[in-house]
Amino acid sequence: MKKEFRSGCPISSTLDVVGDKWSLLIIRDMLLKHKKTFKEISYSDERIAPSILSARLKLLESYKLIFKTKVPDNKKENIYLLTEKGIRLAPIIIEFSLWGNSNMGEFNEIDDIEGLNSDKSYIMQSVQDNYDSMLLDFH
Amino acid sequence: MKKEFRSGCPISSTLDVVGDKWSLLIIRDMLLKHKKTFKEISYSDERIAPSILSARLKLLESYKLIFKTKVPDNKKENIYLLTEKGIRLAPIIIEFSLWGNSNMGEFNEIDDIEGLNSDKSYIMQSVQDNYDSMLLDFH
DNA sequence: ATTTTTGCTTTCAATTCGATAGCAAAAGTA
DNA sequence: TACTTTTGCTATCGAATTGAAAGCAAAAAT
Repeated sequence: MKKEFRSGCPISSTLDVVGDKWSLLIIRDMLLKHKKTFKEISYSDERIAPSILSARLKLLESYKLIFKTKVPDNKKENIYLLTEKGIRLAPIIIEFSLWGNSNMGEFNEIDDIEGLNSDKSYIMQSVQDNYDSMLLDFH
Repeated sequence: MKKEFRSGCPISSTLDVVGDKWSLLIIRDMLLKHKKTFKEISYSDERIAPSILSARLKLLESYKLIFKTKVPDNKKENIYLLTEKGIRLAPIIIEFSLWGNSNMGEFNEIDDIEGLNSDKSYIMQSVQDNYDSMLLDFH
């Protein structure tokens, strides 16, 4: 399951964990859209295949960026939630969004994500705070 | 050469361009270590294969994150330099570094990158300014 | 004139990706 | 209770990508 790290560089090590085409999109949906189930995460604009989603969730769980739980009245459905480590990816996600907005317009028509283009540090904090308060519903 | 974008999401679009295991490491070396030639970039801790480096440089050039030039006294050696678009990836690189430092210690021994863990906005600015002033040597 | 360096390209086996289908257990419905 | 549907996956398998190694032509160095 786990791969070797290519070096001790923190940038390289972060890439070894979330440096693929899907992991940060899964975390985007969890963090910004508060998606919590396999099904919710499946239905994104980019349409991740279930086999890939399954593999990524396992990987993210093994690195403790997310954890799995259930709600009492539903024995089937898994609830995936971000850990503190995962929530702290907010600045990376937001910088990706800002950079994409400013620099990709030439190559692709870029959607506007509401409220993600104002004061950077304020946004980073409030995204994390929002997720934290949502987490309280699950103790 | 160029792929389709999976959606109009700026996060997804940025991932479509630099969301692989190597591109951001190449940009790290150019931006932080001021590497400029194929050979210099080849000799990183992570040892990128020449076929991959060649392909990535072409891709990054096609998206105008880097450009290729030469110095007058050397007809062989290509000089790769970051464009403004490329330099503006500094915040992403730095957030990757900060996150890796804080969150990957449990799984990998993480090197200290000198001076990259102080005031965030100061660092982001000075990394870009440093690169800009180096660029002046090439007009 | 010869050797070395540089910036690649080619090859090819191995790995990963990803669309589709399948499936068991739980939940919902009649 | 029987049935249908939903959910959260796993299995399959061809296609695409990766990456180690070797090769190579042009330029530079000796």
